[in-house]
Amino acid sequence: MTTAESGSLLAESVYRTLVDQIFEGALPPGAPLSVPALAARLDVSRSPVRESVQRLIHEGLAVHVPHAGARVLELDERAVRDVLAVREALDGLAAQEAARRASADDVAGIVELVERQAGLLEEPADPLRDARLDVELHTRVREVSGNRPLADALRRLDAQAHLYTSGMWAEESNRRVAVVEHRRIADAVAAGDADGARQAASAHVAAIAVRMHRWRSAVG
Amino acid sequence: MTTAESGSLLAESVYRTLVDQIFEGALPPGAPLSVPALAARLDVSRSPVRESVQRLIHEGLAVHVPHAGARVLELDERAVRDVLAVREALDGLAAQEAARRASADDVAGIVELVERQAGLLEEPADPLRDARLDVELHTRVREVSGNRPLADALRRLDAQAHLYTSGMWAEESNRRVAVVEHRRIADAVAAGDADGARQAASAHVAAIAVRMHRWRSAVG
DNA sequence: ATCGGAGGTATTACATGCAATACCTCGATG
DNA sequence: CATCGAGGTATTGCATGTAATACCTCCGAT
Repeated sequence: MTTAESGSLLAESVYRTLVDQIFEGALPPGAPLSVPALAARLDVSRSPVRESVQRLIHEGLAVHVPHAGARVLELDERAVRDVLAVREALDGLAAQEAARRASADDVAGIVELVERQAGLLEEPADPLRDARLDVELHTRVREVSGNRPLADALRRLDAQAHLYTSGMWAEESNRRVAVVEHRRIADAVAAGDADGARQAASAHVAAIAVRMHRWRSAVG
Repeated sequence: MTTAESGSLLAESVYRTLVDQIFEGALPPGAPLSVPALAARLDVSRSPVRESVQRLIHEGLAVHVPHAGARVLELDERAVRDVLAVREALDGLAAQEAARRASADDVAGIVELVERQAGLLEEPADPLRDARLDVELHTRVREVSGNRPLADALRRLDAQAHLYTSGMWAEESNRRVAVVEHRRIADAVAAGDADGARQAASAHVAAIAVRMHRWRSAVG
Protein backbone atom coordinates (compact mmCIF):
# COMPACT_ATOMS: atom_id res chain seq x y z
CA MET A 1 0.00 0.00 0.00
CA THR A 2 2.72 2.42 -0.90
CA THR A 3 0.37 4.77 -2.64
CA ALA A 4 -2.25 4.15 -0.02
CA GLU A 5 -1.55 7.28 1.95
CA SER A 6 -3.04 9.44 -0.74
CA GLY A 7 -6.22 7.47 -0.36
CA SER A 8 -6.33 5.86 -3.76
CA LEU A 9 -5.99 2.06 -3.48
CA LEU A 10 -7.84 0.61 -6.38
CA ALA A 11 -8.43 -2.73 -4.71
CA GLU A 12 -10.06 -1.05 -1.74
CA SER A 13 -12.31 0.94 -4.02
CA VAL A 14 -13.28 -2.16 -5.96
CA TYR A 15 -13.99 -4.00 -2.74
CA ARG A 16 -16.28 -1.28 -1.49
CA THR A 17 -18.06 -1.15 -4.81
CA LEU A 18 -18.68 -4.89 -4.69
CA VAL A 19 -19.91 -4.75 -1.11
CA ASP A 20 -22.24 -1.89 -1.98
CA GLN A 21 -23.60 -3.74 -4.98
CA ILE A 22 -24.14 -6.84 -2.89
CA PHE A 23 -26.11 -4.96 -0.27
CA GLU A 24 -28.02 -2.94 -2.84
CA GLY A 25 -29.08 -6.10 -4.61
CA ALA A 26 -27.21 -5.43 -7.83
CA LEU A 27 -25.27 -8.57 -6.96
CA PRO A 28 -27.91 -10.77 -5.34
CA PRO A 29 -27.13 -13.93 -3.36
CA GLY A 30 -25.88 -16.59 -5.70
CA ALA A 31 -24.69 -14.12 -8.32
CA PRO A 32 -21.44 -15.21 -9.98
CA LEU A 33 -18.37 -13.13 -9.25
CA SER A 34 -16.31 -13.66 -12.37
CA VAL A 35 -13.02 -11.86 -12.09
CA PRO A 36 -12.63 -11.09 -15.80
CA ALA A 37 -16.24 -9.97 -16.12
CA LEU A 38 -16.06 -7.68 -13.10
CA ALA A 39 -12.72 -6.30 -14.24
CA ALA A 40 -14.21 -5.40 -17.59
CA ARG A 41 -17.30 -3.85 -16.03
CA LEU A 42 -15.33 -1.78 -13.53
CA ASP A 43 -12.63 -0.97 -16.09
CA VAL A 44 -9.70 -2.15 -14.00
CA SER A 45 -7.32 -5.02 -14.40
CA ARG A 46 -7.97 -8.42 -12.90
CA SER A 47 -5.49 -7.99 -10.05
CA PRO A 48 -7.45 -5.68 -7.79
CA VAL A 49 -10.67 -7.49 -8.66
CA ARG A 50 -9.19 -10.86 -7.79
CA GLU A 51 -7.91 -9.44 -4.53
CA SER A 52 -11.32 -7.98 -3.72
CA VAL A 53 -13.17 -11.19 -4.51
CA GLN A 54 -10.85 -13.16 -2.27
CA ARG A 55 -11.40 -10.62 0.43
CA LEU A 56 -15.15 -11.09 0.05
CA ILE A 57 -14.60 -14.80 0.53
CA HIS A 58 -12.47 -14.22 3.63
CA GLU A 59 -15.08 -11.87 5.04
CA GLY A 60 -17.77 -14.44 4.46
CA LEU A 61 -19.76 -12.48 1.91
CA ALA A 62 -18.96 -14.84 -0.94
CA VAL A 63 -18.27 -18.52 -1.29
CA HIS A 64 -15.71 -20.19 -3.49
CA VAL A 65 -17.25 -22.71 -5.82
CA PRO A 66 -14.60 -25.23 -6.90
CA HIS A 67 -14.89 -24.90 -10.65
CA ALA A 68 -17.14 -21.90 -11.07
CA GLY A 69 -15.28 -19.07 -9.42
CA ALA A 70 -16.97 -17.30 -6.55
CA ARG A 71 -20.60 -16.51 -5.88
CA VAL A 72 -22.34 -14.14 -3.54
CA LEU A 73 -23.19 -15.92 -0.30
CA GLU A 74 -26.60 -17.57 -0.15
CA LEU A 75 -27.90 -17.95 3.38
CA ASP A 76 -30.75 -20.07 4.61
CA GLU A 77 -32.68 -19.24 7.74
CA ARG A 78 -30.75 -21.73 9.82
CA ALA A 79 -27.43 -20.12 8.96
CA VAL A 80 -28.79 -16.70 9.89
CA ARG A 81 -30.09 -18.11 13.14
CA ASP A 82 -26.60 -19.42 13.87
CA VAL A 83 -25.12 -16.03 13.14
CA LEU A 84 -27.64 -14.36 15.41
CA ALA A 85 -26.92 -16.84 18.19
CA VAL A 86 -23.30 -15.75 18.07
CA ARG A 87 -24.29 -12.10 17.89
CA GLU A 88 -26.54 -12.57 20.90
CA ALA A 89 -23.53 -13.56 22.96
CA LEU A 90 -21.06 -11.10 21.48
CA ASP A 91 -23.21 -8.00 21.22
CA GLY A 92 -24.12 -8.61 24.84
CA LEU A 93 -20.46 -8.74 25.73
CA ALA A 94 -19.75 -5.63 23.68
CA ALA A 95 -22.53 -3.64 25.36
CA GLN A 96 -21.35 -4.83 28.76
CA GLU A 97 -17.82 -3.62 28.15
CA ALA A 98 -19.06 -0.43 26.51
CA ALA A 99 -21.08 0.38 29.62
CA ARG A 100 -17.94 -0.02 31.69
CA ARG A 101 -15.68 2.07 29.52
CA ALA A 102 -17.85 4.64 27.80
CA SER A 103 -16.74 8.25 28.16
CA ALA A 104 -19.21 11.11 28.04
CA ASP A 105 -18.37 11.63 24.38
CA ASP A 106 -18.89 7.95 23.67
CA VAL A 107 -22.31 8.07 25.25
CA ALA A 108 -23.20 11.23 23.36
CA GLY A 109 -22.23 9.61 20.08
CA ILE A 110 -24.34 6.54 20.75
CA VAL A 111 -27.34 8.56 21.87
CA GLU A 112 -27.07 10.78 18.83
CA LEU A 113 -27.20 7.78 16.53
CA VAL A 114 -30.23 6.36 18.31
CA GLU A 115 -32.04 9.67 18.14
CA ARG A 116 -31.19 10.07 14.49
CA GLN A 117 -32.72 6.65 13.93
CA ALA A 118 -35.78 7.68 15.93
CA GLY A 119 -36.11 10.80 13.82
CA LEU A 120 -36.15 8.71 10.68
CA LEU A 121 -39.36 7.09 11.86
CA GLU A 122 -41.11 10.25 10.66
CA GLU A 123 -39.96 9.51 7.15
CA PRO A 124 -40.90 6.57 4.96
CA ALA A 125 -38.75 3.47 5.30
CA ASP A 126 -35.59 3.25 3.26
CA PRO A 127 -34.31 -0.25 4.00
CA LEU A 128 -30.83 0.38 2.68
CA ARG A 129 -30.36 3.61 4.62
CA ASP A 130 -31.97 2.24 7.76
CA ALA A 131 -29.88 -0.93 7.69
CA ARG A 132 -26.71 1.12 7.31
CA LEU A 133 -27.60 3.31 10.26
CA ASP A 134 -28.32 0.22 12.31
CA VAL A 135 -24.93 -1.21 11.46
CA GLU A 136 -23.31 2.11 12.32
CA LEU A 137 -24.99 2.15 15.70
CA HIS A 138 -24.00 -1.36 16.60
CA THR A 139 -20.50 -0.72 15.33
CA ARG A 140 -20.21 2.33 17.54
CA VAL A 141 -21.11 0.35 20.65
CA ARG A 142 -18.58 -2.30 19.73
CA GLU A 143 -15.87 0.28 19.22
CA VAL A 144 -16.62 1.84 22.58
CA SER A 145 -16.18 -1.58 24.17
CA GLY A 146 -12.50 -1.21 23.38
CA ASN A 147 -12.21 -4.88 22.44
CA ARG A 148 -10.95 -4.95 18.89
CA PRO A 149 -11.06 -8.72 18.32
CA LEU A 150 -14.65 -8.60 19.49
CA ALA A 151 -15.53 -5.78 17.12
CA ASP A 152 -13.82 -7.53 14.22
CA ALA A 153 -15.64 -10.78 14.81
CA LEU A 154 -18.97 -8.98 14.98
CA ARG A 155 -18.30 -7.02 11.82
CA ARG A 156 -18.00 -10.22 9.82
CA LEU A 157 -21.10 -11.71 11.37
CA ASP A 158 -23.10 -8.57 10.65
CA ALA A 159 -22.07 -8.53 7.06
CA GLN A 160 -23.36 -12.05 6.58
CA ALA A 161 -26.62 -11.65 8.41
CA HIS A 162 -27.51 -8.40 6.71
CA LEU A 163 -27.53 -10.14 3.38
CA TYR A 164 -30.58 -11.89 4.67
CA THR A 165 -32.26 -9.52 7.10
CA SER A 166 -31.92 -6.11 5.48
CA GLY A 167 -35.37 -6.46 3.99
CA MET A 168 -36.87 -6.43 7.47
CA TRP A 169 -36.27 -2.69 7.63
CA ALA A 170 -39.10 -2.18 5.21
CA GLU A 171 -41.59 -3.17 7.93
CA GLU A 172 -42.78 -0.27 10.02
CA SER A 173 -43.17 -2.33 13.18
CA ASN A 174 -39.61 -3.59 12.97
CA ARG A 175 -38.27 -0.07 12.67
CA ARG A 176 -40.16 1.13 15.71
CA VAL A 177 -39.27 -1.76 17.98
CA ALA A 178 -35.63 -1.50 16.95
CA VAL A 179 -35.52 2.08 18.20
CA VAL A 180 -37.09 1.06 21.50
CA GLU A 181 -34.56 -1.70 21.99
CA HIS A 182 -31.69 0.51 20.96
CA ARG A 183 -32.77 3.10 23.50
CA ARG A 184 -32.66 0.47 26.21
CA ILE A 185 -29.09 -0.38 25.28
CA ALA A 186 -28.07 3.26 25.05
CA ASP A 187 -29.66 4.06 28.41
CA ALA A 188 -27.86 1.22 30.13
CA VAL A 189 -24.54 2.19 28.58
CA ALA A 190 -25.11 5.81 29.58
CA ALA A 191 -25.87 4.73 33.13
CA GLY A 192 -22.78 2.56 33.27
CA ASP A 193 -25.01 -0.43 33.95
CA ALA A 194 -22.85 -3.18 32.49
CA ASP A 195 -25.17 -6.04 33.29
CA GLY A 196 -28.21 -4.17 32.07
CA ALA A 197 -26.46 -3.27 28.85
CA ARG A 198 -25.50 -6.87 28.27
CA GLN A 199 -29.04 -8.06 28.83
CA ALA A 200 -30.53 -5.33 26.68
CA ALA A 201 -28.18 -6.05 23.79
CA SER A 202 -28.62 -9.80 24.01
CA ALA A 203 -32.37 -9.43 24.20
CA HIS A 204 -32.27 -7.11 21.19
CA VAL A 205 -30.47 -9.69 19.07
CA ALA A 206 -32.71 -12.47 20.31
CA ALA A 207 -35.70 -10.36 19.37
CA ILE A 208 -34.25 -9.82 15.92
CA ALA A 209 -34.09 -13.59 15.52
CA VAL A 210 -37.73 -13.93 16.49
CA ARG A 211 -38.83 -11.13 14.19
CA MET A 212 -36.76 -12.56 11.40
CA HIS A 213 -38.45 -15.91 11.73
CA ARG A 214 -41.92 -14.36 11.67
CA TRP A 215 -41.01 -12.06 8.82
CA ARG A 216 -39.50 -14.87 6.81
CA SER A 217 -42.52 -17.06 7.40
CA ALA A 218 -44.82 -14.31 6.21
CA VAL A 219 -42.86 -12.79 3.35
CA GLY A 220 -41.13 -15.92 2.14
CA MET B 1 -8.98 -23.05 -8.03
CA THR B 2 -9.27 -25.00 -11.20
CA THR B 3 -6.39 -27.29 -10.43
CA ALA B 4 -7.45 -27.47 -6.80
CA GLU B 5 -9.07 -30.85 -7.10
CA SER B 6 -5.78 -32.58 -7.52
CA GLY B 7 -4.70 -31.05 -4.25
CA SER B 8 -1.98 -28.81 -5.63
CA LEU B 9 -2.83 -25.14 -5.06
CA LEU B 10 0.44 -23.40 -4.58
CA ALA B 11 -1.06 -20.49 -2.65
CA GLU B 12 -2.61 -22.87 -0.14
CA SER B 13 0.67 -24.65 0.33
CA VAL B 14 2.52 -21.37 0.83
CA TYR B 15 -0.10 -20.25 3.30
CA ARG B 16 0.26 -23.38 5.37
CA THR B 17 4.02 -23.09 5.28
CA LEU B 18 3.83 -19.54 6.57
CA VAL B 19 1.37 -20.46 9.32
CA ASP B 20 3.57 -23.35 10.39
CA GLN B 21 6.64 -21.16 10.48
CA ILE B 22 4.79 -18.55 12.49
CA PHE B 23 3.71 -21.07 15.10
CA GLU B 24 7.07 -22.78 15.15
CA GLY B 25 8.80 -19.52 15.79
CA ALA B 26 10.71 -19.38 12.53
CA LEU B 27 8.68 -16.26 11.84
CA PRO B 28 8.38 -14.67 15.27
CA PRO B 29 5.98 -11.85 16.12
CA GLY B 30 7.11 -8.68 14.40
CA ALA B 31 9.01 -10.51 11.67
CA PRO B 32 8.70 -8.80 8.29
CA LEU B 33 6.72 -10.60 5.62
CA SER B 34 8.30 -9.27 2.47
CA VAL B 35 6.59 -10.72 -0.55
CA PRO B 36 9.67 -10.72 -2.81
CA ALA B 37 11.88 -12.15 -0.09
CA LEU B 38 9.45 -14.95 0.78
CA ALA B 39 8.89 -15.71 -2.88
CA ALA B 40 12.62 -16.12 -3.39
CA ARG B 41 13.00 -18.23 -0.28
CA LEU B 42 10.09 -20.54 -1.13
CA ASP B 43 11.02 -20.58 -4.81
CA VAL B 44 7.64 -19.51 -6.11
CA SER B 45 6.46 -16.38 -7.81
CA ARG B 46 5.17 -13.40 -5.93
CA SER B 47 1.52 -14.07 -6.76
CA PRO B 48 0.81 -16.97 -4.40
CA VAL B 49 2.96 -15.37 -1.73
CA ARG B 50 1.13 -12.09 -1.95
CA GLU B 51 -2.16 -13.93 -1.78
CA SER B 52 -1.01 -15.87 1.28
CA VAL B 53 0.26 -12.80 3.09
CA GLN B 54 -3.03 -11.04 2.53
CA ARG B 55 -4.81 -14.08 3.83
CA LEU B 56 -2.66 -13.96 6.95
CA ILE B 57 -3.71 -10.34 7.38
CA HIS B 58 -7.37 -11.22 6.94
CA GLU B 59 -7.06 -14.08 9.41
CA GLY B 60 -5.50 -11.74 11.91
CA LEU B 61 -2.08 -13.41 12.04
CA ALA B 62 -0.27 -10.50 10.42
CA VAL B 63 -0.70 -6.78 10.30
CA HIS B 64 -0.25 -4.48 7.38
CA VAL B 65 2.29 -1.75 8.01
CA PRO B 66 1.63 1.18 5.69
CA HIS B 67 5.05 1.53 4.12
CA ALA B 68 6.83 -1.60 5.21
CA GLY B 69 4.74 -4.46 3.93
CA ALA B 70 3.31 -6.88 6.45
CA ARG B 71 4.64 -8.16 9.74
CA VAL B 72 3.71 -11.10 11.93
CA LEU B 73 1.18 -10.03 14.54
CA GLU B 74 2.57 -8.80 17.83
CA LEU B 75 0.15 -9.18 20.69
CA ASP B 76 0.30 -7.60 24.09
CA GLU B 77 -1.34 -9.13 27.10
CA ARG B 78 -4.34 -6.85 26.86
CA ALA B 79 -5.10 -7.96 23.31
CA VAL B 80 -4.88 -11.60 24.35
CA ARG B 81 -7.17 -10.89 27.27
CA ASP B 82 -9.65 -9.39 24.83
CA VAL B 83 -9.45 -12.44 22.63
CA LEU B 84 -9.97 -14.71 25.61
CA ALA B 85 -12.97 -12.67 26.73
CA VAL B 86 -14.57 -13.37 23.39
CA ARG B 87 -13.56 -17.01 23.56
CA GLU B 88 -15.08 -17.28 27.03
CA ALA B 89 -18.45 -16.35 25.59
CA LEU B 90 -18.17 -18.29 22.35
CA ASP B 91 -16.59 -21.49 23.56
CA GLY B 92 -19.30 -21.57 26.19
CA LEU B 93 -21.91 -21.24 23.50
CA ALA B 94 -20.20 -23.88 21.39
CA ALA B 95 -20.08 -26.38 24.24
CA GLN B 96 -23.70 -25.66 25.08
CA GLU B 97 -24.82 -26.40 21.55
CA ALA B 98 -22.50 -29.37 21.28
CA ALA B 99 -24.08 -30.89 24.40
CA ARG B 100 -27.47 -30.51 22.77
CA ARG B 101 -26.56 -31.99 19.41
CA ALA B 102 -23.75 -34.46 20.04
CA SER B 103 -24.27 -37.95 18.64
CA ALA B 104 -22.66 -40.97 20.24
CA ASP B 105 -19.89 -40.81 17.67
CA ASP B 106 -19.36 -37.13 18.37
CA VAL B 107 -18.98 -37.84 22.06
CA ALA B 108 -16.63 -40.72 21.41
CA GLY B 109 -14.46 -38.49 19.25
CA ILE B 110 -14.25 -35.79 21.88
CA VAL B 111 -13.51 -38.25 24.66
CA GLU B 112 -10.84 -39.92 22.60
CA LEU B 113 -9.07 -36.59 22.09
CA VAL B 114 -9.20 -35.77 25.79
CA GLU B 115 -7.84 -39.18 26.72
CA ARG B 116 -5.10 -38.87 24.15
CA GLN B 117 -4.16 -35.58 25.74
CA ALA B 118 -4.24 -37.22 29.17
CA GLY B 119 -1.96 -39.97 27.90
CA LEU B 120 0.56 -37.38 26.78
CA LEU B 121 1.01 -36.31 30.39
CA GLU B 122 3.22 -39.39 30.76
CA GLU B 123 5.58 -37.96 28.19
CA PRO B 124 7.63 -34.79 28.43
CA ALA B 125 5.99 -31.60 27.28
CA ASP B 126 6.14 -30.72 23.60
CA PRO B 127 4.52 -27.29 23.43
CA LEU B 128 3.97 -27.34 19.71
CA ARG B 129 2.38 -30.77 19.70
CA ASP B 130 0.36 -30.13 22.84
CA ALA B 131 -0.92 -26.80 21.56
CA ARG B 132 -2.00 -28.44 18.31
CA LEU B 133 -3.88 -31.17 20.11
CA ASP B 134 -5.58 -28.57 22.26
CA VAL B 135 -6.71 -26.68 19.17
CA GLU B 136 -7.93 -29.93 17.65
CA LEU B 137 -9.99 -30.70 20.72
CA HIS B 138 -11.61 -27.30 20.90
CA THR B 139 -12.19 -27.38 17.17
CA ARG B 140 -13.96 -30.71 17.48
CA VAL B 141 -16.36 -29.38 20.08
CA ARG B 142 -17.10 -26.37 17.91
CA GLU B 143 -17.77 -28.57 14.91
CA VAL B 144 -20.13 -30.72 16.92
CA SER B 145 -22.04 -27.58 17.87
CA GLY B 146 -23.17 -27.46 14.25
CA ASN B 147 -22.84 -23.69 14.16
CA ARG B 148 -20.42 -22.90 11.38
CA PRO B 149 -20.25 -19.13 11.82
CA LEU B 150 -19.44 -19.79 15.45
CA ALA B 151 -16.69 -22.24 14.60
CA ASP B 152 -15.23 -19.87 12.01
CA ALA B 153 -15.13 -16.96 14.41
CA LEU B 154 -13.43 -19.08 17.04
CA ARG B 155 -10.86 -20.40 14.61
CA ARG B 156 -9.59 -16.89 13.94
CA LEU B 157 -9.51 -15.99 17.59
CA ASP B 158 -7.59 -19.15 18.42
CA ALA B 159 -5.00 -18.46 15.80
CA GLN B 160 -4.29 -15.06 17.28
CA ALA B 161 -4.20 -16.11 20.92
CA HIS B 162 -1.97 -19.09 20.28
CA LEU B 163 0.74 -16.79 19.00
CA TYR B 164 0.99 -15.62 22.56
CA THR B 165 -0.06 -18.52 24.76
CA SER B 166 1.50 -21.56 23.13
CA GLY B 167 4.49 -21.31 25.44
CA MET B 168 2.23 -22.07 28.38
CA TRP B 169 2.14 -25.70 27.32
CA ALA B 170 5.69 -26.07 28.50
CA GLU B 171 4.51 -25.81 32.11
CA GLU B 172 3.59 -29.12 33.63
CA SER B 173 0.89 -27.66 35.87
CA ASN B 174 -0.84 -26.04 32.92
CA ARG B 175 -0.93 -29.31 31.03
CA ARG B 176 -2.48 -31.19 33.93
CA VAL B 177 -5.15 -28.65 34.75
CA ALA B 178 -6.07 -28.35 31.09
CA VAL B 179 -6.86 -32.06 30.99
CA VAL B 180 -9.00 -31.76 34.10
CA GLU B 181 -10.95 -28.89 32.64
CA HIS B 182 -11.31 -30.61 29.30
CA ARG B 183 -12.70 -33.68 31.03
CA ARG B 184 -15.35 -31.54 32.69
CA ILE B 185 -16.41 -30.20 29.31
CA ALA B 186 -16.38 -33.64 27.72
CA ASP B 187 -18.39 -35.13 30.56
CA ALA B 188 -21.04 -32.45 30.34
CA VAL B 189 -21.29 -32.84 26.57
CA ALA B 190 -21.53 -36.61 26.93
CA ALA B 191 -24.29 -36.20 29.49
CA GLY B 192 -26.18 -33.81 27.27
CA ASP B 193 -25.91 -31.20 30.02
CA ALA B 194 -26.00 -28.06 27.90
CA ASP B 195 -25.80 -25.62 30.74
CA GLY B 196 -23.04 -27.53 32.47
CA ALA B 197 -21.07 -27.72 29.25
CA ARG B 198 -21.39 -24.01 28.75
CA GLN B 199 -20.22 -23.26 32.25
CA ALA B 200 -17.37 -25.74 32.04
CA ALA B 201 -16.12 -24.32 28.75
CA SER B 202 -16.45 -20.70 29.87
CA ALA B 203 -14.68 -21.47 33.11
CA HIS B 204 -11.94 -23.24 31.18
CA VAL B 205 -11.26 -20.18 29.04
CA ALA B 206 -11.48 -17.87 32.03
CA ALA B 207 -8.96 -20.08 33.81
CA ILE B 208 -6.66 -19.89 30.80
CA ALA B 209 -6.77 -16.11 31.10
CA VAL B 210 -5.82 -16.31 34.76
CA ARG B 211 -3.01 -18.79 34.12
CA MET B 212 -1.77 -16.70 31.25
CA HIS B 213 -1.54 -13.64 33.42
CA ARG B 214 0.39 -15.49 36.11
CA TRP B 215 2.61 -17.19 33.56
CA ARG B 216 3.32 -13.96 31.78
CA SER B 217 4.15 -12.21 35.01
CA ALA B 218 6.59 -14.96 35.91
CA VAL B 219 8.19 -15.79 32.57
CA GLY B 220 8.14 -12.34 31.06
C1' DA C 1 28.32 18.46 15.67
C1' DT C 2 23.83 18.69 13.81
C1' DC C 3 20.62 19.40 10.42
C1' DG C 4 18.85 19.19 5.71
C1' DG C 5 18.63 17.15 1.32
C1' DA C 6 19.68 14.01 -2.58
C1' DG C 7 20.23 9.49 -4.30
C1' DG C 8 19.87 4.57 -3.94
C1' DT C 9 17.07 0.75 -2.69
C1' DA C 10 13.38 -1.94 -1.57
C1' DT C 11 8.76 -2.33 -1.48
C1' DT C 12 3.94 -2.16 -2.93
C1' DA C 13 0.14 -2.12 -6.16
C1' DC C 14 -1.44 -2.85 -10.58
C1' DA C 15 -1.39 -4.71 -15.39
C1' DT C 16 -0.94 -8.40 -18.32
C1' DG C 17 0.66 -12.89 -20.33
C1' DC C 18 -0.03 -17.74 -20.32
C1' DA C 19 -0.98 -22.62 -19.53
C1' DA C 20 -4.15 -25.86 -17.54
C1' DT C 21 -8.49 -27.33 -16.65
C1' DA C 22 -13.41 -28.02 -16.16
C1' DC C 23 -17.89 -26.97 -18.04
C1' DC C 24 -21.22 -26.43 -21.81
C1' DT C 25 -22.88 -26.94 -26.47
C1' DC C 26 -23.72 -29.50 -30.20
C1' DG C 27 -23.43 -33.03 -33.27
C1' DA C 28 -22.82 -37.90 -34.35
C1' DT C 29 -24.04 -42.54 -33.39
C1' DG C 30 -26.38 -46.68 -31.56
C1' DC D 1 -34.89 -40.71 -29.37
C1' DA D 2 -31.31 -41.05 -25.93
C1' DT D 3 -26.49 -41.11 -25.04
C1' DC D 4 -21.84 -40.36 -25.60
C1' DG D 5 -17.96 -37.71 -27.03
C1' DA D 6 -15.36 -33.88 -29.04
C1' DG D 7 -14.49 -29.18 -29.40
C1' DG D 8 -15.09 -24.49 -28.03
C1' DT D 9 -15.18 -21.29 -24.30
C1' DA D 10 -14.51 -19.16 -20.12
C1' DT D 11 -12.49 -19.52 -16.00
C1' DT D 12 -8.83 -20.00 -12.59
C1' DG D 13 -4.10 -19.84 -10.84
C1' DC D 14 0.57 -18.59 -11.42
C1' DA D 15 4.33 -15.78 -13.44
C1' DT D 16 6.28 -11.56 -14.60
C1' DG D 17 6.72 -6.64 -16.12
C1' DT D 18 6.41 -1.88 -14.58
C1' DA D 19 5.62 2.60 -12.41
C1' DA D 20 5.22 5.01 -8.21
C1' DT D 21 6.45 5.82 -3.77
C1' DA D 22 8.45 6.03 0.82
C1' DC D 23 12.34 4.88 3.62
C1' DC D 24 17.32 4.75 4.65
C1' DT D 25 22.01 6.19 4.05
C1' DC D 26 25.31 9.32 3.37
C1' DC D 27 27.24 13.63 2.39
C1' DG D 28 27.61 18.51 2.44
C1' DA D 29 26.48 22.90 4.53
C1' DT D 30 25.91 25.73 8.46
